[in-house]
Amino acid sequence: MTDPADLLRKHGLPITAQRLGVLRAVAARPHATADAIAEDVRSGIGSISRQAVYNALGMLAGKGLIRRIQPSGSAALYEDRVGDNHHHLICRTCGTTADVDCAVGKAPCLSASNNAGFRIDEAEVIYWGTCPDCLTKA
Amino acid sequence: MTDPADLLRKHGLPITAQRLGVLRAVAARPHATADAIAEDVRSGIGSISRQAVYNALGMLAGKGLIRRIQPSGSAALYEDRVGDNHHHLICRTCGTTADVDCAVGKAPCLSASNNAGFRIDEAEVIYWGTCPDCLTKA
DNA sequence: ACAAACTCTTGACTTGATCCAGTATTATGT
DNA sequence: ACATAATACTGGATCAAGTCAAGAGTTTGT
Repeated sequence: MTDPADLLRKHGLPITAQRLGVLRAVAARPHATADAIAEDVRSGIGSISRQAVYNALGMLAGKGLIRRIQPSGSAALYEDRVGDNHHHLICRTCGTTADVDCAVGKAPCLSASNNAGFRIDEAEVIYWGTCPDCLTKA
Repeated sequence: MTDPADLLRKHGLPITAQRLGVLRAVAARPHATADAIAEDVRSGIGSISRQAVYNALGMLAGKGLIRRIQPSGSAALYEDRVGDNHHHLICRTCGTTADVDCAVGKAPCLSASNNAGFRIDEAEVIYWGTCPDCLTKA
C-alpha cells in the first residue's frame, strides 16, 4: 500500500505531521487552493502555519508527488493525481475545476509542431468554458 | 491598414493617448508584463498610471484585440498576435517565452476527449521546458 | 462650443506568496 | 535510548500583482 509516511521516506523527506496532513488534505480535496488545504490540515492536526503549507506543497510538487496548476486569475490549485497525462476544465463563471483525459492518447501534448530549440518537459493544458450547472442557470 | 486609432474606433472605444500607447507597446514587445508595458508607454508619452494600463489591457483583451496569458509563478503576459491558434513555450530557467503553432492543425485543441458537460470556448496550452540558451549554458 | 459619458490619476487596500531569524522537531550514530 | 547535527516549523514582516473607489480630466456627439 502507499502509506503516506512511506511515500515521504522513499523520497528522502523527513516525516512531519504537517506534511502528512498536507498530503491527506490534497488527496481528500482535489483542486484545492493552498488556503483551503491549510484549513483542512488545521481541522486535522490543530494548526499549521501558512509557510509550512507552502513549503510542503512546493517540496511535494518538486518531487512529483503532487501536481500544481495555476489558472489565470486565481490562486494555485493542487491535486494528487499524477503520473497520468490529464488536463483541466475550468468554469469561467464559478471556478469549478474538472479533470479531463488527454484527447489524443498517452502523452501526446508534449509534441509541439516546432519547438524552437526548446527541450520540452511538460505540457500544461487548460480548457476554459462553462460548467453544466452554470449553463442551466444561464 | 490597421491604424491603432481606427482599431479602437471600430470597437466603440474612445481614443486616448494611454490606450494608443498600450497598443503600441504590446505590439512592440510581445510577451511583456503589465509592468514592462507601463514602462514602455511611459517612455513614449511621458507617464501613465498603473490603473490605466490594467484598464486598457483588460478592455483590449475583452474585445479580443490582444491576448493575455498567465504562466504559473509570474505576472500575466500580453501579446497582440490574436485570431490564430498558437500556444507558448516558456523556459523554466530564464522565463523566455516563445510562440509555437498548434501541433495538430487549425483549432484542434478545443476538442477534449470528454468534456464533462462543459461548453468549452478556449484551450490554453503552455509548454514548459528549457530554452536553447539555457541548454548550452547548462 | 456644450453637455453627457467615459477615462485617467492617485492612493489605499486585498490577496497570494515569499523571506527571515529563532525555535522546535526529526533523523542518525553510538 | 541518548546526544547531536541537520532539517523543518512558527510568526512576523515583506513583496508583488491586481483591484477598488472618488475626484479630476478627456473624449465624443449634438
